[in-house]
Amino acid sequence: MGTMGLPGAHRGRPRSEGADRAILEAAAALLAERGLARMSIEEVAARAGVAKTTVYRRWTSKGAVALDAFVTRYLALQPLPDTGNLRGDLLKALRNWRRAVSDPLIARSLTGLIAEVQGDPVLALAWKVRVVQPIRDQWRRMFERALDRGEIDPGTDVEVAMDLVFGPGYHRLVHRHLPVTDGFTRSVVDAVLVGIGTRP
Amino acid sequence: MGTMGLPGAHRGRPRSEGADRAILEAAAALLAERGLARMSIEEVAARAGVAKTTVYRRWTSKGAVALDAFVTRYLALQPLPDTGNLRGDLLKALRNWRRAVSDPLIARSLTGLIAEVQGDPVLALAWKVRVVQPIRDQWRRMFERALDRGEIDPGTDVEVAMDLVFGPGYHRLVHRHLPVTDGFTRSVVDAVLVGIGTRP
DNA sequence: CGTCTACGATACGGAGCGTATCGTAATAGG
DNA sequence: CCTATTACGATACGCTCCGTATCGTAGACG
Repeated sequence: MGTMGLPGAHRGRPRSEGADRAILEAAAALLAERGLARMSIEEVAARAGVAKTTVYRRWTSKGAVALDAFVTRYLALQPLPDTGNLRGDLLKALRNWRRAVSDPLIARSLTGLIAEVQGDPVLALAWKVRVVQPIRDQWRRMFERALDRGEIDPGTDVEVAMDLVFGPGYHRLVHRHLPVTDGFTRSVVDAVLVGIGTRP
Repeated sequence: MGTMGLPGAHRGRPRSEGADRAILEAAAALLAERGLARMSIEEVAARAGVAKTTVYRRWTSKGAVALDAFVTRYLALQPLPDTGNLRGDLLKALRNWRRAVSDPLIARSLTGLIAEVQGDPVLALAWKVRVVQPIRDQWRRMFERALDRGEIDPGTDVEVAMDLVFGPGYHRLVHRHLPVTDGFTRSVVDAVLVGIGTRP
């Protein structure tokens, strides 16, 4: 993970960057196809055209590979919107997310990782740092801009507001009782904006 | 599960009801201690003082045993409130839930099962029927009573309202970014009631 | 006492994890 | 060119755990 950057620092055979990419691509594909629970490192290695030992030289566990394979793509699908007002930002952010998880491949990857995190404290920390915090930092920025504009009350609990906006979607994703549609995301945003007392 | 009820219908040695209880108790304990991912059927059998085959005679998978061991206790912790108004009902329901999942044993059991459901379609169906639907039926009843009382607009999308009230809590439980407190549940209820346009 | 079914004990095949070993390939420095 | 160093592929290994099969025994009924 991570190039060491300093050239000339190696003394032996250098690590194959092609192997890194091949492993991450294979992991991403298998994660999307079967979900993390049904994906094995041995499969990942085979599809990447690499020995299993080569995978374990770079990552410590199945979940770690899957996380690395997933994070970049997932975050790239959710850029920070800047529409000039809170409602526009939230709608855009939530619709980007809705579009992403409407792809069954992405949804399987995401729910599979969320599942693995529940029983693996080490992976849970990585998940928090690499996924939850970056995404919540973005969400928070949308609300902070709204505070600067005077759209919402300075006393608003932004963390609660974030959970109100994005919690229901994740809840539907994980419990699968109802689909996540644009109508749903719009209803959520409208209700929350009224609920926290937005003044446009 | 389930006694067949009809006496005299058996011709051989009857099933040990004590074994059923012992297995479910052992499963519940191990599920709470380690979480489903780190619990094994062999451990359950050993702690129940029963052969592994006896477990598989009654349940089809690890998740099925855990679900049975968990469902009754979990639902018993969440009776349907009836305070006479929507706000009181929602606060009571959400606080009962908060109290339940504040017990790390219950939280581990719950998140472990939610995790397992993500990768097991058979268990997912059982989870839906035995947990999600019963709980959502109760939540729905609270809103339907509110509709009868004229507290909320007849055009309200009750399914969305339910996800608005209970989604944020489950989201915090699964992603663990912030704790679920009574202050949190109260903020959520207040915001949602305003958001969906309640008239008390 | 014979029949029937559940039980405990045990063995088994298989998947998959993560580690260890070892000979070979690729690079840097002398 | 030669050697030290590191990564690689192939392979084997020990381990845990799953879910199934086998078999002799225990407990119920007629």
